[in-house]
Amino acid sequence: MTTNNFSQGDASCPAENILKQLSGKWKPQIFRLALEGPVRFNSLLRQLPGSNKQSVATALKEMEEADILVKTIVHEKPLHIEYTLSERGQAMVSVFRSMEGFLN
Amino acid sequence: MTTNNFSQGDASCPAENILKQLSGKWKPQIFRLALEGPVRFNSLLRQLPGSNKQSVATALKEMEEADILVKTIVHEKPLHIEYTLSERGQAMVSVFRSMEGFLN
DNA sequence: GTTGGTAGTCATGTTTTTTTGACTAATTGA
DNA sequence: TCAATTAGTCAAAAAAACATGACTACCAAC
Repeated sequence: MTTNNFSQGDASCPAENILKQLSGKWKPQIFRLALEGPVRFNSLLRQLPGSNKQSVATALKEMEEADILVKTIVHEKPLHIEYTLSERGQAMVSVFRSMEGFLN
Repeated sequence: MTTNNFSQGDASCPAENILKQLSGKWKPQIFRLALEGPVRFNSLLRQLPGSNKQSVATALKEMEEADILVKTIVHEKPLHIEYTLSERGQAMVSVFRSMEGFLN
């Protein structure tokens, strides 16, 4: 059974849902960094100057709920948590690429 | 001389600018309606239940500043104003289309 | 000259988002 | 046991976005 359950509001406009899932402070940057490999909470805080725990935590949680990122507990030396792009997240790369033509 | 001057914040992330230009309440819907033809202020207010003058006015102004819509005064019977998708706006259709795969 | 349609602006208030700073809790190394 | 690193939570304040209602200004018809 592969029932998915990720909704984030239900606008009549399909684009609106995706826009909501991707916008919000720090989300695009987090997505971008996740593109290069798994990201971690404290590391993100250091890589995103001006960010803060609360906002990053919220962004990560919402992106996880929207099935963009997958949260994994890594049972290794300094036991930690990794966020990786989900399949859906990977597919969203095309959305980002379609935006890159528009320099302004 | 074709000097363009549309900036809306300057994030390092190119996608972030576009996201800012497209998100915000009513903007996706206005874009969608503009896709079918020129749109007008009062007509938008009627077509977007729950909207209000202020928000629609702001959305139109920002979308104009972002060179998504073009404002035109139509010197006709009941002298009015039309907002049409600019070339840049038309090109952005691809961004919207790339989002349509993601039903949730 | 008053009504009705066009397209707004302005000041204010409410609601949502984002930031700040303190605090928690588990694990690891000295 | 103490200190540091991990990854957060929580309450409150500040900032940004959005909504409300009154008001403006232009044009045309009556």
